[in-house]
Amino acid sequence: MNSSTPPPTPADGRPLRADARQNLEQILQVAQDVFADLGYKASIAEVARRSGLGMGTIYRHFPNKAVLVERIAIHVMQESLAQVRRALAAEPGSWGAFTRVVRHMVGLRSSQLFPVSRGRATESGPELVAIRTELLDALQELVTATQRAGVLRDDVNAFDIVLMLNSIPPRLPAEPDDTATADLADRFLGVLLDGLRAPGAEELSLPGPGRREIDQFFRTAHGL
Amino acid sequence: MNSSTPPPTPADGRPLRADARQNLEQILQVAQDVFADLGYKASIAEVARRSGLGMGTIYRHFPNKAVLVERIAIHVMQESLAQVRRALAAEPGSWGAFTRVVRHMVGLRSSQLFPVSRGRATESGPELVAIRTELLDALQELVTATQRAGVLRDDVNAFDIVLMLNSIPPRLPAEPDDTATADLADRFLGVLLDGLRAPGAEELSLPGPGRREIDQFFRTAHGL
Amino acid sequence: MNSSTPPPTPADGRPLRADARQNLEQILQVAQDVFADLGYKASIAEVARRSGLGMGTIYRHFPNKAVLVERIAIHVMQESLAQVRRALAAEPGSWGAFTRVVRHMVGLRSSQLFPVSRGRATESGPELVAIRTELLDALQELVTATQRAGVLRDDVNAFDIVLMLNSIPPRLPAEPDDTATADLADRFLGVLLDGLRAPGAEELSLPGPGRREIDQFFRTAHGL
Amino acid sequence: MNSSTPPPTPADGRPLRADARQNLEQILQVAQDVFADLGYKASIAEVARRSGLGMGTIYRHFPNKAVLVERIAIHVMQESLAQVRRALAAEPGSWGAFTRVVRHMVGLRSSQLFPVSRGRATESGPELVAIRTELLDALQELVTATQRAGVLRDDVNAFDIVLMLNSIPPRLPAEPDDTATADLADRFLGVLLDGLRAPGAEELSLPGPGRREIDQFFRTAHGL
DNA sequence: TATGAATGAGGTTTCATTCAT
DNA sequence: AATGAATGAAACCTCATTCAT
Repeated sequence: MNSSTPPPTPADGRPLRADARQNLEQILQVAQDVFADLGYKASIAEVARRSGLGMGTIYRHFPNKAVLVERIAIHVMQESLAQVRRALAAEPGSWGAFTRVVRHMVGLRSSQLFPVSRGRATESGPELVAIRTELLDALQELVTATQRAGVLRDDVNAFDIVLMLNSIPPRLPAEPDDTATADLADRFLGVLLDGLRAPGAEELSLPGPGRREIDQFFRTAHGL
Repeated sequence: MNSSTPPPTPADGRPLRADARQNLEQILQVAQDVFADLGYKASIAEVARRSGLGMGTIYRHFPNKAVLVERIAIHVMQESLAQVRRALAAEPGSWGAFTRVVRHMVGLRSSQLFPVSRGRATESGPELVAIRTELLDALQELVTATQRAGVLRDDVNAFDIVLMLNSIPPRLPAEPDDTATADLADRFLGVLLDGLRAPGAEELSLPGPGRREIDQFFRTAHGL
Repeated sequence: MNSSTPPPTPADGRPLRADARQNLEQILQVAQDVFADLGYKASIAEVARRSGLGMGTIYRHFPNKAVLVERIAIHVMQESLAQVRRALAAEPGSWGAFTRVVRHMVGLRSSQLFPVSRGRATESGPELVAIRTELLDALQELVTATQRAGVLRDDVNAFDIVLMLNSIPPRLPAEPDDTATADLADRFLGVLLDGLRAPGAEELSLPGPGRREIDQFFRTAHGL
Repeated sequence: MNSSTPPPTPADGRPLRADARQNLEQILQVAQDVFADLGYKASIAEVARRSGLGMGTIYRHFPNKAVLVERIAIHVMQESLAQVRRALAAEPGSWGAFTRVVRHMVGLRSSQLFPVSRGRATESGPELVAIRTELLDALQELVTATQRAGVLRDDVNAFDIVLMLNSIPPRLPAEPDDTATADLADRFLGVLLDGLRAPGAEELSLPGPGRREIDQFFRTAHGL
């Protein structure tokens, strides 16, 4: 599915050298982990250290930290979008398809990354805005289909879902091999999914956020 | 209602001067707001500014930022504990009592504050450990009572609840007076509560965290 | 004459503490020297070192390096303006008054500081723009008066003068106590002054820069 | 016209390959422009970009930035020297010959480049020292001849001239096609030349720098 | 030989904390 | 006891220089 994603290239359009390409991909991978572990405040130096590269190399690929974070966000959303599309194509409306998508998105677990710079307005680049819109639209399609099938409660929308998923802490264990607490997030998700089944018992206070609220939300950068 | 809470005192046990006492309470209040608004990265200078005090005054009361955060946590937990105790005394087992407690805890909304220094081990002071234990114990009592009454799903425990509540983002609107997105958190909570009703449909993967996991979790300071 | 200059104060208008006030003045003084010696590229750390202060102290008084440079420029221009006004009041038109002003301005010798960030547009703050305009106007008055008296060549204007003075290197000796080369700048100035006497022999190519050219010049920050 | 200049060769004396030779010349040309435009702080990457070469190629020809700058200085001085020699051969002593030389040197306008690393001692290579001496000697010859002819003031010497010419800002316009301010430098030069005519009116303070002062000046690298 | 990717020291800036007033 | 000025470590980012391709 990634074959359609063009490889990252420098501004002038020429393809990167093989090793540089590899480095870029490693940086993205490592940075995603680092930010998921330490939060956005993690230093670039830490990313450099974990990837065995110099800081300068990171800055060669990304003009600044914000852009790096944005690239990760875009990357994650692309993967999520692909997943949603697959679900829509395969079995739209089924509870199984819905939960698979949701679990996948949680699994990407860079979610926690996205309370990026709370309180400070961050300009989102056009590419991020675009993929975000696409993802929300596709997800809303899935939500609607699942609601029509009568298995998802009617009073939530795609944005509610995104908000909830983003709130699930990515990874709990203190020590990497601690399996006991590793899947607390999974328990959380289970409860949440039950709460999402139709029909809901609790009455949700508001009619649900519309596009305007969503845009406003993203504009002031709690995340995504 | 706080008559049971002992007045804050300096280390050597003498009671504070009246104005100092007032300052301390104001700092706690303001800092709670500031951290909820700006996140833990908010500067002490900002707390000083908003409280109209000098930074020195803050440091007179709290040896460092971490301690200040801890005091807030303790303060929040004390209030939560009081609420839980009240619920236990009044009508243990009722769904209404349970939801009231839960809504109150979310309302304190300094929750988000507590992924304090993710990844870095933070020593919790004995007072925090004590109140945390007390709160978890009382909450577990409430959970058990509510489960016995058959209205709360059986496969969750107090720690699951705390984890979930802590994950709900405190306040969403971009602009202070924006009511449209203000209560997304409330929608989130509604869904969550529905998911917590008995009986759950989703099977939760693990037996639920025990005291050992809980301690381990807190020791590495994702929060609280 | 400086009694009219208000003391630098923090944003909220309260006067600075005595020691802070002293520090601020010392920073301005030292920074002026440092930039004159090393150019604009001199590091803030160097300014801190020479003034025996921490870097943070500098940043407490000036939000960033550009602002510090601008403050110095303003300061220098204020002093120059005072000098020009004095000359205008005392004996407008006399060659002696004119040269005194010129020598004074060269003596301030932060001139060299002002090819600040060549090629990069730097926004000048309103205060700088204001004093710059005032200075140029007053200087033009002096130029005109001196020209009317028939001792200054007719085909130059205030901006020409400023440009020339700014070009004189501030201080030549390598070693502080080297008096031999110390006053090469003075020789330069002497030649320049002779070139400025009426009537000029060389025909100057252009009609002389107007306000439009001047503004354009400053906008693209060769200096001042 | 450069037939007297030996072709640049690598350290071991072999002649360069044709393309390498071309590259070297292009680098010198481009670098001279770049430094004149952006100042010494211009990055090597910028030189590489403008010349369409890789940074590595530049470093193949010049071990470091300082050497590149030095080569430019040498190059400029060679051209100036040729000009001076021509003037001496054709019509020594005439004001026209003198001004032609002066205008030519200003026209090379890499002058501004040469306050290279102010305050920092820069070792000048032997080749630079040699050409500098040659140039100063030839220029002094011209100065003396012109003074003997009675048209150049007696109290200046070649070094004064160099210092003055080096101080004229190379190019003023903000935008490349702005002709209005383009020739302010020319006005400056006109005034300067008038100041240099015999006899001077202003008395120049010092006897004029001797060889010792000159060497000292250059040793501490204000320039050239 | 030419390229441009990688490096890392050094500069600017922020902020928790200390301490003179 | 309160204040806020000073400190300096640590973050971000740039760029001269090296080196694998």
